[in-house]
Amino acid sequence: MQKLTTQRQAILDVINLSDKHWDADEVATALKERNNPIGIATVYRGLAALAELGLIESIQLADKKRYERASKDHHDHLVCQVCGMIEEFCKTEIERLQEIVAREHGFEIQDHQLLLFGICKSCKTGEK
Amino acid sequence: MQKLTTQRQAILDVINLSDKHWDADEVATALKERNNPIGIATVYRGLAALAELGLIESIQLADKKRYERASKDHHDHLVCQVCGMIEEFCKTEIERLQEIVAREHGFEIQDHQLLLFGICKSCKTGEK
DNA sequence: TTTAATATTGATAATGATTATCATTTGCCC
DNA sequence: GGGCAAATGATAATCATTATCAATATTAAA
Ligand SMILES: [Mn+2]
Ligand SMILES: [Mn+2]
Ligand SMILES: [Zn+2]
Ligand SMILES: [Zn+2]
Repeated sequence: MQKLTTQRQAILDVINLSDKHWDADEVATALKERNNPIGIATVYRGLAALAELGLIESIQLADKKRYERASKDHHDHLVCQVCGMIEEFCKTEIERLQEIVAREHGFEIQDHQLLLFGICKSCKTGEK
Repeated sequence: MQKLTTQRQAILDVINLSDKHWDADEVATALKERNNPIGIATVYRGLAALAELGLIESIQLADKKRYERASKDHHDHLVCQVCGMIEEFCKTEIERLQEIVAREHGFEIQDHQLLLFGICKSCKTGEK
């Protein structure tokens, strides 16, 4: 159903080369800098297709969607309200409790997103 | 700093009269039906002001922000991908674990949001 | 009270991320 | 080597939200 075209492969390569959480525009810019410009609409569609294929992961922030490598263990995110930094954490026990909640409600979980908003360590201490 | 004007009081009244999770447009429509139309920009500003004052709560969904009464215990949400229904749940243990995660990262939590996406009970069973 | 500073309102324009359109191109099956 | 379905890319459209700004309302001084 979803094909891994040349453009989509290029998008995937960009995302795989770092641990960043990319938005569509950042991906398009990175592609341009690699002398492989891809239309912004194609970037949006490519990101959606790659996520669909499970080759990348996405998180939905208030303003925009961000994508990251799928080759990491499942994790959730800490978002610094000061500098925008996105940190990651794993808490298996939380995941387990989510399943229990779902069972209690007769709800079938397909996906979830836990965001912790606040102030990161470096913004709280000496700054920078 | 934020004042509870007549308009904001009217917005608050609308939200307080049900357990719904309201978006700005729904609030504006409800106000119109109550023969108390309020400019949409004022509704947006009023909702932000009321949330700032802690008189209502908000959740950020992918497409839009929704507001609800603050006179409920803290809870998180189950969102049905089929019918859009939003259910609520409380899991103190999850909240506790979030604090532990934050401590481990030297992160100061100001807010958080946990969304479980999937299929609700009624959509899974008999439907309707 | 009058006056002045300040905040709010509401109509409307602007913003910004994302999606829709549509003509063109590409990749495949026969 | 043509036919088809999917993908591309330029661009227009969408839609929630914010910005603008003139008109009001509120409050604090004088
Ligand atoms: Mn991540
Ligand atoms: Mn709720
Ligand atoms: Zn920070
Ligand atoms: Zn449902």
